[in-house]
Amino acid sequence: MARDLRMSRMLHVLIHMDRHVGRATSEQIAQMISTNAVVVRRMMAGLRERGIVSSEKGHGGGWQLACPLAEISLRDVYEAVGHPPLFNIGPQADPSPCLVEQAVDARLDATLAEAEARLLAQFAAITVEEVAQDFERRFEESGHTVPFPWHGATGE
Amino acid sequence: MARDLRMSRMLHVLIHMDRHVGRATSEQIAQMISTNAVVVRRMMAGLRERGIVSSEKGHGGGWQLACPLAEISLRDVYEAVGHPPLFNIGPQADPSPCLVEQAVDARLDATLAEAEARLLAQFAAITVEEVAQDFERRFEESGHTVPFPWHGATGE
DNA sequence: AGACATGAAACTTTCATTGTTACGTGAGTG
DNA sequence: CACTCACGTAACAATGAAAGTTTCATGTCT
Repeated sequence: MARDLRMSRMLHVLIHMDRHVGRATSEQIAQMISTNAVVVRRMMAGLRERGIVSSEKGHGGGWQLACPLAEISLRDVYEAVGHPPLFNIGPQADPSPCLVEQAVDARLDATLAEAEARLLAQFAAITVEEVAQDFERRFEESGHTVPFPWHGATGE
Repeated sequence: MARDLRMSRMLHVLIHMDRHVGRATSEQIAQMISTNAVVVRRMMAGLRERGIVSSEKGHGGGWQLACPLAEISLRDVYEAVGHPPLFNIGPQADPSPCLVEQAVDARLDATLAEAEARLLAQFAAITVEEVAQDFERRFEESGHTVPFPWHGATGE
């Protein structure tokens, strides 16, 4: 697998839950994003800890949104999935005794840290509700083709 | 391996070549950055294509800087090592038929593309010479401890 | 009691980078 | 000319992180 997909997948799920399915089991969510129920639980656990969703066991249980999409930022979701490393490039983690390498690493780290701060600020400024509205715009413009083509969808 | 180290390692090498060793073989460079000569050739090949270094075969051959550090930007080095993906997060590569996922992916891609453009502009604004001067500052401040502690260094 | 659904641990699979081995080619030396 | 040095390149192995999978425990509703 190339990139960390958790943030993207969780955004996808949150919007479906708000707009289409309401409560959903891990199994149903797994079908939405073409994966396994255990993978879904792993990712959703982080969202639950942050109060974004809640879960209930047993018959009729499953996952449910715990707050409006307008109150969830992309940054919240990023943090909730475990704030994975943003960058694929950079110096090695452990410090070197070589002063040249120290200078290179410090410059690179500083530049990446600045870029990371700006990107996280961008994420903080975008709510999941905005992205949901992006979807609705696309839905209108597409002439109302079926917008969520997974099998056995509750909402269609 | 976690992150792509090529850019960091090549910067390290370029500064050593300019300040300390002049010409160096792949084997010597490999010792500087604690790796294998073949790995060095793989990375240096990209720099040679961009005119940053030149190589010569045979007896007395090796690698040599082909232009002053002041004329090489961090972006040049980034491109030279094959412009690896900058980010570790993001949507999956192949497009989805789901309009929700399309909206999420588009937002994420746009945000990341903007961050990428800014970061590359930052890289373009920093020359390797500047980083070399960072090193020299560290060298002065450290009271002239040995700055490049690899074994069998030509310059020490 | 039985079915359903989350919680969590352990293991496997997959993919990209890095590391390694092996062989070919060109350049200088004796 | 034979030899050594050093790059050029292909092929393969090792490594590490995310994702996928299996399995069992716990809780809840009928």
